[in-house]
Amino acid sequence: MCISSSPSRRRGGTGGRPRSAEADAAILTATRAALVELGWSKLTMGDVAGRAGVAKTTLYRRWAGKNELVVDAVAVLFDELELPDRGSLMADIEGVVVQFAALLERPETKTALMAVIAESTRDEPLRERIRTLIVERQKRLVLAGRERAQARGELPASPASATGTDDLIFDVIAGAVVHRALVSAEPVDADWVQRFTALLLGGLGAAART
Amino acid sequence: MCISSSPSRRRGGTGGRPRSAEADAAILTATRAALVELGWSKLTMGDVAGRAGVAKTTLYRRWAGKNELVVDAVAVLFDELELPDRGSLMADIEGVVVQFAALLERPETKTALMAVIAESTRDEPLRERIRTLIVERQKRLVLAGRERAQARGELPASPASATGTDDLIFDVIAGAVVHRALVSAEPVDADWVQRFTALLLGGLGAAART
Amino acid sequence: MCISSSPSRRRGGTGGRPRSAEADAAILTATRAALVELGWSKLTMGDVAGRAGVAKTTLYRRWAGKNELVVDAVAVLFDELELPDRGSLMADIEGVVVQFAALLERPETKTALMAVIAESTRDEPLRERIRTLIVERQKRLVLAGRERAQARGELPASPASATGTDDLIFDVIAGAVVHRALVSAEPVDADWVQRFTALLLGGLGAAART
Amino acid sequence: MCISSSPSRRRGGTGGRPRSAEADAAILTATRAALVELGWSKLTMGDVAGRAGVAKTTLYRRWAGKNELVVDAVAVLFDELELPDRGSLMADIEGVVVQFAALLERPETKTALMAVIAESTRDEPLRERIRTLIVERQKRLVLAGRERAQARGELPASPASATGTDDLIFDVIAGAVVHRALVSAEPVDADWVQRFTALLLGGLGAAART
DNA sequence: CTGTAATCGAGACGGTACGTCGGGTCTTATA
DNA sequence: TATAAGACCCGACGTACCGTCTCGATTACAG
Repeated sequence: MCISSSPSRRRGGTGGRPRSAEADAAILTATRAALVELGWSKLTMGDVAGRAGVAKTTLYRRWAGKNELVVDAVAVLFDELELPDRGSLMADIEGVVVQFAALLERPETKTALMAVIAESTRDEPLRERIRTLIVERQKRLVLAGRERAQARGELPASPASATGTDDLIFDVIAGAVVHRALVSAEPVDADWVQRFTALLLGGLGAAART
Repeated sequence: MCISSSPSRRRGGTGGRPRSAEADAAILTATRAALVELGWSKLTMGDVAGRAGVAKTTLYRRWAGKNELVVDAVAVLFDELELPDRGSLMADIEGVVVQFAALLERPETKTALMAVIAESTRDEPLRERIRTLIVERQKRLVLAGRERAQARGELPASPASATGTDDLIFDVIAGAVVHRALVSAEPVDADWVQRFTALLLGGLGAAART
Repeated sequence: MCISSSPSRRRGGTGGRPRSAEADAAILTATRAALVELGWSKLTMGDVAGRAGVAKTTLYRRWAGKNELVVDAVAVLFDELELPDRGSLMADIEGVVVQFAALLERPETKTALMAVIAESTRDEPLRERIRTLIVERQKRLVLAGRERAQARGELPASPASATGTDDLIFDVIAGAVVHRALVSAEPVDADWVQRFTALLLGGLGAAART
Repeated sequence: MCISSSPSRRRGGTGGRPRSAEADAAILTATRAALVELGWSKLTMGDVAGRAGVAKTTLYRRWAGKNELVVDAVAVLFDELELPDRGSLMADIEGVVVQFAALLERPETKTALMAVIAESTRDEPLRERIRTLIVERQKRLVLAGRERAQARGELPASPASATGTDDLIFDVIAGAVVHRALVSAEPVDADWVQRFTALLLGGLGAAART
């Protein structure tokens, strides 16, 4: 999470004042607030420090820069996504798509996600951080959805190269929703969700029959 | 393209030195070169002016800022996408997906596209500019593909709400490819393209049967 | 005075906005005001810029740093020293010593002079600047005093190595007054001035008799 | 010397770990070394602490700040000045002037002395510290010189207001040498010393005849 | 021996200033 | 009027020191 992963116990040394754990929370909260008010490009490290009641140096001691800080601040929001059992694969997918769309509508997410991805195209460690903290963690939703559907008999059990298919489905779902919400900038409403889910399920069904 | 759409002859005035048409091209070329070398976040107006052999004033007289300039510089690259007739809907889709992925691999596109989209979440005019110059223009590819497939009899003729479906397909294709290439950061290789196209076509076929 | 000596016409170029001449004056005045209020060590470039109604970059475009700026700001004060004809060498010396002591009592001078001299011990260009702008310029006072005394017949005409003697006398007068005022930190009152002048004149007279 | 004069036994308390006496010496030595390498303005408390193998806290527990620390570190060097009996007043003066000039040539003295004096113009306790530890202590040299000259019969016995004259002579000698060495930045060589001493003795002789 | 109390090193902390950089505006002379 | 040049104001950057603080770990002397 920080430059050195755990707030306490870094570098093996014993002495020294330990890092404030409260500061971490205050900083991340302040970062999200600043994203909401100012957006990515007008967010400044100094402003975040001020909001968090913390010195600028404290920020830089823990995060290498704005990119890393924002990734950490936003990542936790993605962990709130859930996949409640709604009885059918279609309902499960619709549920998670709606949740995901709602998350992308939140101003802090909307302004930050594309920005850090843009930065990550020229910053390999940042890309890795995004993958670890955001992308890979959410694949659990696809995994859970597939396993539940298999348990229900909606999908055949463990097809070959399930991982590859999971990844494909993840890219399709996440990509389509992000593109609809942020690029096309049109609402992810019930109608769209239904049509998208139908398209996806149709594709999955066709694949199962092959 | 510029603040006042046509490079020369704006504001109806008669006298005065006309704007250099060469400068426009030089600036956009310089912008793309700077994107390649520096990426979005390190590209500066001063640097672009220097590369183009132009004063900073000249840039600001024609573009409102970095965002608008980069959108214009990158938009033209998307117009190079084509949909050659490869004999079947599947081959057509695979062809355009491969082209699109190749475009997203180019460093100037990769770094700029996500960045301007991120900016556009807080800048309505910029969003409109992106839609007009980039997004909407490429929907022609979906339209052409659908019409060609209908002509071939691969798809039923003009289903209800064809526009909505076109938009959905556009979001799915563009979104999935972008997500695969930039977010998941994994290669859009022949295998992935084939699996993705199969999924999409399966969905379209299932929809057609309904 | 500035990084490039004359405000206009630097680097041979013709184009570009010329440097503001008013800014120079405002900055030097602001520097003196800041010295009075804050003293040398608490004077900051940002504060001076603020007082002068000027951007920090404008300061740095013209002066390399605090040292150079303060030397320039203070140098002009030393040029106010005069040597009015008071009728005798003794009276002339007493007059200039009193003036010099008064100058050293001014808060801007007091706090700045020793500081820049201290810095100059590790900064050859700065030392040269101090010599050129402050030290050497004031030797005119010694020169004028000697010539006037010679005209009066108080001193023998053009003794050998007059320059060396002038320098010695300059070091003795300036050094003694500075030491009394700033190091011993005791008042340069009429009594002290009289005793010091008597000592100096005695020495000069003894030398003349040799 | 320290905040509480003696390294050990402060505040009357009985218990507790006593302060390390070695640390004091190490810190002052480190301070002088840092002055030599870095000069006054680039010397930092952290750096001194590092050189001395001591925590920054330890420095601040003993000295109020950089100024006080440097005064203490440098003061001891001035105590090395001596006035060996060289047989005549002129030789005695020349001897002490040469010694003093040599001291001012040492890099730690050169950079520190003017700096702390500059600071002292805005810091009364610091000025007092300098007077006590450096200035007043060296007046012993003038006193000794005068008494020895009187014993030799070179000067009349105890003239009225001897103290005032001692102070005057101290300011003249110290001031002239400092000015020559640090402001004029020219060498205090044998020739200059001889001419300066002659001037001073001439003045003293003239005063004696009055 | 065992507290008690002040020391020690380490290093994080809230601040302030640094000197630089980029944004976007302006003021020149020239074309 | 547009242009190249470049000075201008502004605000953010990331760093360096400041002087304070909070740790766990030593010392010493007092009981």
